[in-house]
Amino acid sequence: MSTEKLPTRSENFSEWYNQVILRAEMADYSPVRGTMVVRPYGWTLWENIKDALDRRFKETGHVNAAFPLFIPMSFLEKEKEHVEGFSPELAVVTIGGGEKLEEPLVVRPTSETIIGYMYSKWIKSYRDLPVLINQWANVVRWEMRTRLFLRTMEFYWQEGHTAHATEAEAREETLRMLDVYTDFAINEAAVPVIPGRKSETEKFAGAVESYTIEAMMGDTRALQSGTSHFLGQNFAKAFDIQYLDTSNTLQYCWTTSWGLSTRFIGAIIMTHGDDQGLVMPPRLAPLQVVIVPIYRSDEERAKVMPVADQVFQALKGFRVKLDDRTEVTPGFKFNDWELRGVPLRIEIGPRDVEKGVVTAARRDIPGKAGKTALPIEGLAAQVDELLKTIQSALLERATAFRDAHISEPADYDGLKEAVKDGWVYVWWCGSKECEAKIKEDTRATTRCIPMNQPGGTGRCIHCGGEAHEKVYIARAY
RNA sequence: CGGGGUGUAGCGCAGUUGGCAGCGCACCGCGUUUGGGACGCGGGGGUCGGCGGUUCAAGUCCGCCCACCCCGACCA
Repeated sequence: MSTEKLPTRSENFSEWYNQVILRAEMADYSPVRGTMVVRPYGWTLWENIKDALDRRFKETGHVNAAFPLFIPMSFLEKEKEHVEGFSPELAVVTIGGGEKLEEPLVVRPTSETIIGYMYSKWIKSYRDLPVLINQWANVVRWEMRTRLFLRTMEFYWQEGHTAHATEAEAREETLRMLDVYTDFAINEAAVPVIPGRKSETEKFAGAVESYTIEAMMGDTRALQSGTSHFLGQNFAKAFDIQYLDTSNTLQYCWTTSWGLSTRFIGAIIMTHGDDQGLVMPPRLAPLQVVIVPIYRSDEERAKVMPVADQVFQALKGFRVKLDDRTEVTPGFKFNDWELRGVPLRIEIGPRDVEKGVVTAARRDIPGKAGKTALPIEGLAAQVDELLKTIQSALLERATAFRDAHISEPADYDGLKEAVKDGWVYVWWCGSKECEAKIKEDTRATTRCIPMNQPGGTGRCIHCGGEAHEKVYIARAY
């Protein structure tokens, strides 16, 4: 690890972001441009994200399966909008075993097509529905500009694919999974997100409606952090996913898909991180507690270490580590674990041992202000309490930051000014022209039309025409 | 693809007029240290991005190529 100070977020946010990932050993660049290695510390965070989501998927009746990486090129071409949307970013295999292939194979950029093909084989009757399958997988999109976690050519995600008998049921599923993502983001990651519908131009290639959870990063830019799509009968028609209903009539299914990727790790980093480094939400943190013993002499060491061990044993119910390295000083360890964002640090020195306490240092409150002495007696319960406090403090802080950077400008000039450093929440007539002009003028895009609408009508922020919905507009990643 | 930049030890860099390839950090060993990024001594580590040319001699000069980074049009 480098001993140099991180760049601060205010002086260079994107450099801060890169540095913090590399130094905290979340990920590293790999030899192929645009791809990354997710290192154990980053992957553990992903595993915790997976567990929290997977539990929710199971609770809502879904099962996991695995579909192949390779997809026949012709499959992509079956859905017109889908292929148009994805063809510029496809990786295609044309040679296998030294022979030119009869038909090129696409490395999946997403799996609607191959899953649609399989569903058409499996679904015969209304009795087979609904089909509620999720897969945890990697996908490949040939991106031009890449960033660690936010946009890499290969990334890891989950993609849920469901098929239903009725439109209402499929729409309900789409929104249910949007709720699952919202609940996960807020209650597990402490990332306050705004659920909403994507505009026509921003929606998924092949979807009827796309929904998103949008989060505000520490530089006020927006990050699409998860998506849920109502696919209508588009893929059902392209892949002949049909069933016989109760009156023996052949019907097309209604399908959905929904995904959340390793990009979410970027959301956690950029939502909670500070100038010392990462700040992990306790519920997802790879390490929740780190214990740092402090001693000067062998005698002190002999007094401190048994207590440190005892505390370590007492906290086994948490994701805990005893940092007993002898080659670095406690001061170094403090900085090291702060960089890695461990929510709670427990310092144990001779003075603490003397008094039968440990010193707990909260990651979310730097320096002396975040330190308190905790009696060793009943420590686990207090640690549990502190971690919960930190979890909710992170959510509160991020929510306050977000709300402080959302404004409702009265006119178009006000919008142009406001999107330089925040989001705007404004009436929009819904026209592509207004949306395009705003993007051209400001580089900001419509992020989502939130589910919670104020009701009534207003005047479009751009053209002044009648508007029925309000929209968030912001510069986005 | 357009514009700008950089390639020398794992990382960050220096290398003058062409003349023994260096510094800091990291790494290894020994000792002293340890409540907010310790220090001393000793050590290991190089196809100077690649190919070609000029020259007695090229990291340095010339040509071509390659890779990566940053800024713009597409994207979870």
